[in-house]
Amino acid sequence: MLKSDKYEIVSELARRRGFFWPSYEIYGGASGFITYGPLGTLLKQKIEEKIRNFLIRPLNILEMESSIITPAKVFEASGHVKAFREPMVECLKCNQRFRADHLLQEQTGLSDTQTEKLNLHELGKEIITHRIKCPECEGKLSLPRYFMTMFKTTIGPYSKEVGYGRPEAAQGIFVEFKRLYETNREKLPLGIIQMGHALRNEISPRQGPVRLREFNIADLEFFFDPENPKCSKLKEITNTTLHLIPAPLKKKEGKKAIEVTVKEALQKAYIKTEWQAYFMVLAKHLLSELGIPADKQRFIEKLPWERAHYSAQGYDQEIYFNRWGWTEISGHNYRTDYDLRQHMKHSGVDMRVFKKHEKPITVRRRVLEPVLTEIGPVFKNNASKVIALLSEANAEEVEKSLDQNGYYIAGSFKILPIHVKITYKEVEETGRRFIPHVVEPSFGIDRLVYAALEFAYDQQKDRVVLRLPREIAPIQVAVFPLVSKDGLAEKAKEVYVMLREGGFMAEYDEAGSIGRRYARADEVGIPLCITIDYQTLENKTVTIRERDSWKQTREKINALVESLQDYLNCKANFADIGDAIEK
RNA sequence: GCGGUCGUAGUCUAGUCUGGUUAGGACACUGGCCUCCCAAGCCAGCAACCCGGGUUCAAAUCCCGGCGACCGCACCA
Repeated sequence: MLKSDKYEIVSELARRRGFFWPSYEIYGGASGFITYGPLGTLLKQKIEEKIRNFLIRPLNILEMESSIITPAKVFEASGHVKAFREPMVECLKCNQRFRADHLLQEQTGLSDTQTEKLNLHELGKEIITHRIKCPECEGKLSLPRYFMTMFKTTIGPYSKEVGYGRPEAAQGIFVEFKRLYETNREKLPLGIIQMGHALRNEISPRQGPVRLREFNIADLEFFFDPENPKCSKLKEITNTTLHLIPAPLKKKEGKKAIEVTVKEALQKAYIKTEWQAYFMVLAKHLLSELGIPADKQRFIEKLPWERAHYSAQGYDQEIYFNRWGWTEISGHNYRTDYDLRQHMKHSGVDMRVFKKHEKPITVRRRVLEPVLTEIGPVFKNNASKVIALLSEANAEEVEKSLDQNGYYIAGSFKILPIHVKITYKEVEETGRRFIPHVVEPSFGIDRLVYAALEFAYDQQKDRVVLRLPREIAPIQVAVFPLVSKDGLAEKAKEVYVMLREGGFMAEYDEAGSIGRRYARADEVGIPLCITIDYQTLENKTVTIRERDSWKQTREKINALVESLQDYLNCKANFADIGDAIEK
């Protein structure tokens, strides 16, 4: 019991009592995968339910599920195929590995954007011509090769079609955006959430449930009109405070979070969009509900070069873990219209939404008309893609390019002057078309599960009490006969069956002394224990014992279901149910 | 991937250096006895040398490889 490390203690408890453990142990284990046991599965479900209550209900957000295996095209479009790989070189002398592009930048002064353009072959050439050496031992370097952090597979037997395991659930939402938008009867703002597994082939997954190769993610994509970015719920949260470390502060030594109201954070542009601020507040509340105190939470802004390729502004929500210090638990990114625009470009499907003006307005403007009789024969199968691209193109830009270059590039297609007609037109505009912008809160569910356990872990007089908030406790109530004779066990089983049928996750235990059974129940965080004693046989009452206070109260059996419901849903305190027993 | 440390029941551990009885103990768990409210007691039981190869008459012990854990490097979009 003198272990210093909370992670070890909590993992040991998790393994012993069936919350989670490393997978495939009988075959020696496989790093980066965990198995949820019965209690862990329940806890995870309860946490997912909390996410639903907190994020979905207030805004009528829709939930969906898409597949994990995804055709390569999707991640080529989204930019992941390029961004999820790193060119690595290895020192042939000391075997250390480095990012090839970083070394090149450091030793030649080339810029980020310059090295980004280079492919593997070109990187290798540059390394040779600039005589790049190992920064540690000055040894010779190997040729660069890519380390791909997406799982790659083929789809179908004998097939050459490449698929990837999704590294985030978000793309499933973007890809299906049109249908989802129609399902929601074409209303904005629109929030879609997806919870499920995602895969990342981490180089060295450690830290148990905090860093996995297959993990559970909750991605919420919230689509809104960039010309109307007002958050309708802002009033409710404007005075809520957040612990923030905005980018400028982050660079300073001894960075420390500032506590600011949402109002101030928006005024000072620490947070760029109102909706993002709103979701950050929800995320803070969600974590508090899981038992994580406010002073162990903070939001830290990502510096431009730390951000994901799709992100215009990003905050990580972090939790202070006993072992690892500040650790990311959720990411809040302003993805702008990046993803929908990419999918529009690559698929040729128009991802724009149409919004009516209050009154139609008449404008005289340059109009571009694709000449279908010319485009059809030339582009054949791609014709509809070309037309979609042209309909989104700016007429003035196209005209300028045709004048200057004699052609215009739409996506990957070369448009010649005969393909389009550009005229002035009086157009009556009944509305406008635009690509919605997106803010995304994204939670690591496994980390939430672990965090709930770590913060619930407590010791009381040499024994473990898991102080899980009652709403997420996997087992809600335990039923014990005080002793297992004189008919008490039979009566206790009756009460147990009644509670299970009444919808509670209940457990029955008659093994060992009553104190031992209380201790066992405390260890897995059961909030209430019901004990059937001799008085029960006389007047049909039982004792209820509260995990956190060890106080007891007496309640009638026929009032039990209602009292327990009230307590477990936080509608009543322990003092409000039954008749307190004085000691 | 690299380097370092390590791997004995569910958990903690003795044994490993110096190869040699049936791998010992504690806690937990299961069954029984007992038990009128916080891990009491008694009896019985279940249960382990990470995997593979080598050396040897003999390997938990020595050697090699693999897997896993932890720490450091790198990585974490």
